[in-house]
Amino acid sequence: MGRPPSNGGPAFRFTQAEVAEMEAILQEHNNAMPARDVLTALAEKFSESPDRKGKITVQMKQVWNWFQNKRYAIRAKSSKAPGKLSITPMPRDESTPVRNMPQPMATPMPPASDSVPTTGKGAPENSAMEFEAKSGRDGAWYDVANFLSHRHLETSDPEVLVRFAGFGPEEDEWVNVRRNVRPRSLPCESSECVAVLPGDLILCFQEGKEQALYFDAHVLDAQRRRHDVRGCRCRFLVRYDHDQSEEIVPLRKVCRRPETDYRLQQLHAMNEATPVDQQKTSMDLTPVHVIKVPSSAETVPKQQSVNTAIVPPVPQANVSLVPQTMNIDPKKVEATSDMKGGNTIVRPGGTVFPSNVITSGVPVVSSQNMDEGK
DNA sequence: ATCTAAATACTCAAACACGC
DNA sequence: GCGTGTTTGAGTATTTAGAT
Repeated sequence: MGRPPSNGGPAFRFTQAEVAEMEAILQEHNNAMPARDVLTALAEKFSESPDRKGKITVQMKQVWNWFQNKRYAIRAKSSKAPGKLSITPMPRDESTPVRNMPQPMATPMPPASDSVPTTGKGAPENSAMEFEAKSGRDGAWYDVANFLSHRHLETSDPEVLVRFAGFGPEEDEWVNVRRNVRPRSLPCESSECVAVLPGDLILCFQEGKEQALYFDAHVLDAQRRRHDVRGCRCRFLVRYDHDQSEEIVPLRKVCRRPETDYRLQQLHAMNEATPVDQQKTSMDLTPVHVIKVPSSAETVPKQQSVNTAIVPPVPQANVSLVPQTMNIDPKKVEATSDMKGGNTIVRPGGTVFPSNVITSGVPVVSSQNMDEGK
């Protein structure tokens, strides 16, 4: 465990008792570095313990390293507390940089022009509409807690004064309604990875050196991987709109736009309508379940959003998902059987996946195309 | 030069999927 | 059930940059 010493010796690890003792000392010192003689004394004490005596000599440097790392870890953890420039502006839990789960919007929108978003059309029934707003300070998107006021500037679009969720009045901002307010993006659950397709606009959690925020990004590619008990492990190659940087991110960093809801609805409808057995066989014959649906209008320029083929939650290896412009021609759908493990299906566009791993709900095939550089 | 903070490098163990 | 390969998290070592 741990990086082995450069002299090739065995890996070193502090025992639980030693860790407990050092933690106590660290606490006594209020998270400050103990004096050198304290570290030396600890090292000597550990070296003299029955477990180590004659076998392993604990160096003062090792004790010092432990304190350094521990202090850093503690600070890093505490710095994740809410704060606009903190590492996780909208954490869902301690471990994942996921946005807040939907919560009913407490404050209704102010009465404003028709360009101001309002609850109603387009929103799923019995779910309160929520919004997110783009901060002018850092260009990142934040959940809107309240709309406090609104104003009309003759020279430009209407603006609203927003209170960002989790922040105080000092962070309130006037934002352009037309450009910088929109329905809230949705954190993706494991089974929803199938609704994230290349070309899509998403809200993506970007972790920088000093801050980690949600920015607009476009999906360049999707690598479908086997789901396990931890959930979706697919990877998405994205390009951030604000700095054009590219990154491979897991689903947990992705929030999809509500405009893609229809995909999930269609997939759910298909799953309900088709018995599992039939789904397996019919999916082998791809055309039965390949449907044409428009890609989200906001994500792809009009001329590109012709017909996006979306396949039900089907495993895909080496996924370059079907190009946005592809029209399905059943005649071009071929089947091959040269892949290890059974029959394979070639999707239009050359995507191949083995039929023996098809399940009814989740992608279950891993692929390599984006891991090669790892 | 030394100290410190922060980040990265590196390895191991556990958990898991898969094939046999 | 067993062996193997992969992935992930945890823990320690090392490096780098800035401050003093």
